Amino acid sequence: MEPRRIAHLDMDAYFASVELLRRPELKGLPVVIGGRRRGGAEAVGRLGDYAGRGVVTTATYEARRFGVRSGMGLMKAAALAPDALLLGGDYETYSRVSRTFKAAAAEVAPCIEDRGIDEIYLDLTGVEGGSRELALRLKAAVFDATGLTCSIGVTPNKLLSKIASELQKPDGLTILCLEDIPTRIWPLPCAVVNGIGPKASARLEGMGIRTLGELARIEPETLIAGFGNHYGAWLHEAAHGRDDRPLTVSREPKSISRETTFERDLHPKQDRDQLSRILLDLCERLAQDLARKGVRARSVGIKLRYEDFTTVTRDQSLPLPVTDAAALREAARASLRRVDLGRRLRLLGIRAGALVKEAEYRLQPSPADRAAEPPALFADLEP
DNA sequence: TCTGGGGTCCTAGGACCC
DNA sequence: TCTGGGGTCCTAGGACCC
Repeated sequence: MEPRRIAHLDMDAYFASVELLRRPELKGLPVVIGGRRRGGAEAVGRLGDYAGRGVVTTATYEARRFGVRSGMGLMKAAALAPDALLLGGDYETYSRVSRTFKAAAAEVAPCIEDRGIDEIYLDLTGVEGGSRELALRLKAAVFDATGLTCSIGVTPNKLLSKIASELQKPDGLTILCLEDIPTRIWPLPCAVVNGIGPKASARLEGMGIRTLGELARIEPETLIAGFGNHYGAWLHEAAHGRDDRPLTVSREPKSISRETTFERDLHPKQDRDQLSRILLDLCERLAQDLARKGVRARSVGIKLRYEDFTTVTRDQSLPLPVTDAAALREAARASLRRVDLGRRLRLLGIRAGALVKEAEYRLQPSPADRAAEPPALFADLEP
């Protein structure tokens, strides 16, 4: 059987690159996207003048030279690169451009898995043309449609392609086959694998395992003993570059949520009114999201983050699926009675889960929903 | 100088049922 | 007087990803 040909396409410094498209005069300068949008999309500030909460969403390669990274707190980034330019994000534009580049890529290879706003996998297996030729066509199609560059990896599976697309950023192209694993993959740190995060790589380092080559030499039994059946066995497969997951070309959302971090920490008692307004606002936005997606929620959850960054969640299943803001708030209130409200909060969130399609719910509760309702106690005793 | 917002999947314990 | 085993649903937390 012929090996698969899977491409991973990753846009270069995506949000920052979109901004440079409409502000070409900023090209070549250190630019950081992040924080709250202040004064509209046109607002450009000096990173060193920023005060407040927030993280770096994207940094241009010029800003990365100062050590600025995605996910880094803005205050820390400001200390590293005070003269970098700071822009608030314009997510509507990023979404629109995202749809444009995905449509352009689909013209070259139609089987696509969406991996968020700036990444896709493509299955090139049945597509006419060599891997390099197809990858170059993808890059040209994306550039013609958007003016943006991307980096592509082509290998026999998703796991390797994801790693490969990172190897020559920006504007990169890397094609690997299974024979390349010892020379190209094994020297890399374990954390390049999608699924090996900070915790797992720290534990691996504690075992003296830093590279994928070192991981590949460990007996699977050892990894299973240390990391559990599922994850341990997977670590072994990943280190050997084995991955037979198909592309997921469409999926239904499992949950929808809204959350917000406050400018300053708020106390549930002293700042009760402000928190109530914030909760109501989150519920209204979540209700709009549910309506837009045409779904109802059979479970509603809240999320609280305290000033010390500890996070708690409380979930509640509902007898009947809900959509409106009032019902969401009612469910949220019930859950709030089950958490500690004696400490300051930095974040409040609300989540809709166990989603039911509006069309399938119709006007009547389904038999399953009726069965879920508790039986009326003593109903038989009524006269 | 503390750490956004939107998701997915996994684990583990308890309730409940057969 | 002490009690099996399996399945499913619910809940909370945590790791991870973009």
